[in-house]
Amino acid sequence: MDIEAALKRCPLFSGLEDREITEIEAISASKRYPKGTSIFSEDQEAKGFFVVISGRVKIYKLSPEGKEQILHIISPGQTFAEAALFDGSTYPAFAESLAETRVLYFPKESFVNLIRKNPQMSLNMIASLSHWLREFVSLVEELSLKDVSARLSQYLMDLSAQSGRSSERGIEFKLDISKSQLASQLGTISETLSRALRKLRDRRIIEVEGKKITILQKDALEEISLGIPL
Amino acid sequence: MDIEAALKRCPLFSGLEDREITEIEAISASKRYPKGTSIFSEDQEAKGFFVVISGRVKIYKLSPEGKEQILHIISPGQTFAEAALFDGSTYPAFAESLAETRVLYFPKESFVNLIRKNPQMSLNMIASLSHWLREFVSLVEELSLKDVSARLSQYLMDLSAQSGRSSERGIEFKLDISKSQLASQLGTISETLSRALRKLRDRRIIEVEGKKITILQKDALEEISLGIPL
DNA sequence: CCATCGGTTTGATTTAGGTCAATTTTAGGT
DNA sequence: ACCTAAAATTGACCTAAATCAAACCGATGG
Repeated sequence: MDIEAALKRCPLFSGLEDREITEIEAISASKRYPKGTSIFSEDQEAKGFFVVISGRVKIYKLSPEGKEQILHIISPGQTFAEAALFDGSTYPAFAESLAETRVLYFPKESFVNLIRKNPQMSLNMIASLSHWLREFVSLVEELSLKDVSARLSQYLMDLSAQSGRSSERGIEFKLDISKSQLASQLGTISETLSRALRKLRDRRIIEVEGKKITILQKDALEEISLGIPL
Repeated sequence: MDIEAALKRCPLFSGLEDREITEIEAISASKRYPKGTSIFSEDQEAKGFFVVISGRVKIYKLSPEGKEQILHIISPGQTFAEAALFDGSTYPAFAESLAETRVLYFPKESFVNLIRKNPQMSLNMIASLSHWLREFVSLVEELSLKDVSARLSQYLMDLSAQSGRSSERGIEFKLDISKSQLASQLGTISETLSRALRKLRDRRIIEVEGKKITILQKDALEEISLGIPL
């Protein structure tokens, strides 16, 4: 994807004039990260924020024993670390590229100035932060109040809604990340995820072939995602 | 606390002129909730947001089986539900008064207009949302990566830092909520919290007398909060 | 074509923490 | 001060999920 296209479909910059987009592009720097590169670390000074142009970035926390909790996976057109610029002076988590990734980097100073001068961008930023907040509320809910099967089912429902195609057997789609990364996003480990997938498969609710998932019984999957016991 | 004082110490309105504060007060409505009253429910249409003048409000989620996860407890001078106005059309959680509570209520329409017209308020709002976001990151981290003892220890450390007074034995303070509410804030249940407190007491790290806590070994408590096993 | 190295699956076992039930303590209302 | 109801504690038990260990893919590069 080219830079201008990515900026234009980024919610943070929506509703802006072309000349404003150009101005924005001017204060940014393009950066490239090979797969598996650290973009920043927890507690590092937050000197800027990022827009993903291509590739994927995971934002995550680590426990002292090394267990990983993915907070979010950022796709092209999405921003990350913007909140770190406005509260505290450090990044609150780690960021690492999941694939070869291109980003635009906006240094704190010039970006904050931009926001100050541009009321539309302030409102976009408020909307974007509010959206993030709702996602986190939902993540907390899932981690605290739902079991692994329910979290997995919810994830499959969401993914099928956004990228599923219906076939003869049911709704079909591909997992967009590895299963161990998925485990870490669901707040569990690969072994447990593997067993949860197997349970769904044994009950003929889904089919699994590598990364390809077919949902055979959408209603059953939804019930499980709502916490009706397996 | 009187209304103007509460507004003035509310971060959302900081840096505003007195006449602006007056204007803000004009679009708000004062409401009163006896202890234990529902202020709004999850999925209810978000028609406005709130500033707490006096009392306390808990924001929480419920599982289908009725387990409660407190997301935040709001104290005087703090706002809540502001994000709901800018993303989606419903409240993402429940809100209930923990004590006799006075709030100012701002209808969505007029508040959004206010924000649009007032760049300083936009920036305050961005700061406030960013701050919430950081808190949620930390909540997710604790729920997913730390055990109950670590979460409890962290909570006690935080509370002692903001309201502790040092005595001969150690740092002394009072829990600001009931233990069952604390359990629900830590993502556990009262029985488990009770046992976690007992373990700390048995090891002479803290003393507990009702709501009064004395931290005897701050360093040990900190280690536990960081996840060094008990 | 084979060796290799993640990622994945499976089984056996352990454990933190939730559930259930009974008791004790505390706090608010009259 | 007393009575009741809610909150807190304790014990016995159970379960979901983590841990440990081993085997099993499937892609990648020599």
